[in-house]
Amino acid sequence: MARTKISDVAREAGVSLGTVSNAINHPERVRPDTLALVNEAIDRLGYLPNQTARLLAGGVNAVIGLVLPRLNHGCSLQIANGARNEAIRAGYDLIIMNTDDDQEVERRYLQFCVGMQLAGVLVQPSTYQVPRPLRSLPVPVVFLSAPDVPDGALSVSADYAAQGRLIAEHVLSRGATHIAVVGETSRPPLAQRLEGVRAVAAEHPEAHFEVINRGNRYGSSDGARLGAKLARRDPLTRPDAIIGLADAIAVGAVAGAQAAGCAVPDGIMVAGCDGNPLAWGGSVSLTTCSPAGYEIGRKGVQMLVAQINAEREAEAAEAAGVPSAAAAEAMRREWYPSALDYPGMAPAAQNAAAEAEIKNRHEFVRPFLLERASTMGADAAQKGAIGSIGAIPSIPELDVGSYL
Amino acid sequence: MARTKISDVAREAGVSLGTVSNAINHPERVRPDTLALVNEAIDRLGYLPNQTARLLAGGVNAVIGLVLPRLNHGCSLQIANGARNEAIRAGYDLIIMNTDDDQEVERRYLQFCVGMQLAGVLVQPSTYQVPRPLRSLPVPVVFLSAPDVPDGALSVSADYAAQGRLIAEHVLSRGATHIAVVGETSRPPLAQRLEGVRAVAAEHPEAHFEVINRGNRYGSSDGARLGAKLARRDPLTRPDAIIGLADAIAVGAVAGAQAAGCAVPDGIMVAGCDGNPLAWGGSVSLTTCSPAGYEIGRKGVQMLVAQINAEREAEAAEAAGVPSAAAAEAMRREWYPSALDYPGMAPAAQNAAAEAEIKNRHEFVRPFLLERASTMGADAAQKGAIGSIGAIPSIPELDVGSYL
DNA sequence: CTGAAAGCGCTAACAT
DNA sequence: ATGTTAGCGCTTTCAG
Repeated sequence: MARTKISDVAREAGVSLGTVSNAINHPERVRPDTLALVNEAIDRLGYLPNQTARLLAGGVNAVIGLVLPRLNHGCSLQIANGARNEAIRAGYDLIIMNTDDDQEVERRYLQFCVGMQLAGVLVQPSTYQVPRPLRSLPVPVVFLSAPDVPDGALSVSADYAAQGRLIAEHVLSRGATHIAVVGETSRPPLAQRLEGVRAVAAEHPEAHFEVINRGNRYGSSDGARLGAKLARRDPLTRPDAIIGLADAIAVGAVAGAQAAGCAVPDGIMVAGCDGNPLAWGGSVSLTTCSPAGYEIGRKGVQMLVAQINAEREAEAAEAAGVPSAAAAEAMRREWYPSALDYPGMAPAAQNAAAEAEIKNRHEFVRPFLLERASTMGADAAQKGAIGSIGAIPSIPELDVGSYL
Repeated sequence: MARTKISDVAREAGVSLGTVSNAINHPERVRPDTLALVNEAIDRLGYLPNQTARLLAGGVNAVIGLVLPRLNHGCSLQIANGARNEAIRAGYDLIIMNTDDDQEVERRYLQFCVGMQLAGVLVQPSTYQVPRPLRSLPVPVVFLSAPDVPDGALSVSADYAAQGRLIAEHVLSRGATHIAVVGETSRPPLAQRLEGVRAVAAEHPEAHFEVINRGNRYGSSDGARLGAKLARRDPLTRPDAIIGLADAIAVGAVAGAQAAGCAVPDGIMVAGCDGNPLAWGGSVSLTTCSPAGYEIGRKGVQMLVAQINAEREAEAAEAAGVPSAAAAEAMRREWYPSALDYPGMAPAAQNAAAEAEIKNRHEFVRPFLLERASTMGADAAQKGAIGSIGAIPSIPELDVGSYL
């Protein structure tokens, strides 16, 4: 399996080595008939350029690396898809690496990215703290969903507190007066959602908020248990709304409440918080926030590309003898929030999502509301139901392709 | 951002360039104190070797590429996870590429893999036919879920027909006599599942099989429509079991039947066929096949690694002047089906899954049954229900982490 | 055990 | 427009 190289092509085409290189990289510099000759030889020999050699000789690798701690969370998939689409749009390819929460593997992957001279890297650190060696990599980096980020680094995460606020305000607007907030808050995202809910609670002393700090992050059975328990209370102490600090918990709560003989949303409203499509399969479609992952991936790539360009500019400037003070400025100029193309979302919602808050160099993806049957009145629910079969309750469409 | 190179380390450590290289690649060839000196310098300078240069100089890239047409199908995720775990186990890293069904992007990714001198590539072609240029790549390749594979190429796919057989036999064993098979069979996997069902039908003339060739592959609403329609038939013509040729269809059918006032499984049994965890969120947990993806990824990597080793051996032999006829044999010897470590599966089931059929060089992943509430009698269903809350119907546990 | 030197395949100056 | 040549950073002989 001795691979054919550029000199083979040159010989086959009867031209020199440099001409072949030009034909590949600068076709305009070569006469059309020579070009045809070369391309023919390339096809005939099935020549594929050795990327490592090109890179070593000074090429740039138009590839972005995405290092994720896991693949099997709804959010990871969204991030990967958002990043991929934006990367392709910007002329880059994206390669995805799954560390499976293994720090050693993470280290290897990052070394691979740097070693392969990738154009840039998006990293979602496996722990909630960015490990030391990751803090200065000789390659543009953007951190995703990492609350603790090195000084001056770029990052983009979901605005968890805003999710909590959004959902709390929504159930209040739907008439809730006694709201049970369910979820175990040892993990920052849930804790921040709870903070958002609490902020709303502080603004609404007339409503009663009850926090039940329990329920596994990824399981729905705790939610079911708690939902049933809450639904079985006597009417005086029973909440009229449940907020699950994660959608999986909320879905469980729906099932639990129903099993306890309490209709959703008529007997009790239920809402999630994190827009996790993997948890949307319940018998009543769930009101929740927009999934943040797609936007995180999309924005991450935008920031990364901006950084890559800025760096290129800075280097070019430096080469031209210009002081590199302007370099930082170039980056700031480069970065602009462009129009969204979130699939299947209303334009208004898109704009809402696009209004990103910029603090230092950390972007936050703002949520918008996905109002569905679990908090809708009977009238509104009608619209959410599947059309022609009257008797069927709203069944969430499992078109996995477009949701994730 | 001029990266530190090996000569910098050499200067810093006060040794020669070659010694640093040895310290990195053959630590045993260098005196311990010199080694320490070098490592210190490496740390101090934050040196990261340039992978492209190493590769160009003859190194091998212990990285396997996985090229997938999409990320957001349950199966893709399983493949990615199975492949990753097996790859890490075998000492390789895995990078994942999502072509999103774009042939041009697929071409670029494959060129990237070859150009980067990856150790091998797993490809799930985006169409059901392997494109021409893919048919001979100068790198070990294993095709995944590709019915049409070039001569002599390695491949691994799910045994779709066996899935159909398995489910058909199961519902028969549960007492079904009139079975409706629902699903649109223009795509090979569904068509082959149907064939499996038909094979069983042929062996059981006493049972009535009715094929309804409709229902979108990834949507559940068609399933719901059809499920309701079937459930509303009068008792004489109403089927007592529905087989969805995809789980999404089956989940829809469950909801549709229930909405039409027909209990599942007491009024009508329902089963899926493809073990798609993304469709497991319905109100009754679904009987279906084991998800094939994890095993496909796992076996794919095993075959790939075997091929890589065989090739290495063959090259070594060739270098030693031995005729390369033995090379093919080496490969055959290398490849052995090892013990499974499918997470959360019973040992017996593991063995069943491990019994892979080997035809030429195509492996098929055999399914095993996941019997759940949608086909269980009242007695059996009890066991499947969530323990402590008696009244709650069996709610599928949304522990996404372990299913996908 | 160490150091010097020859490429790996390619790109980008340069020379023609 | 085409051919020639000097590296890119590293590994690996091969002498010391």
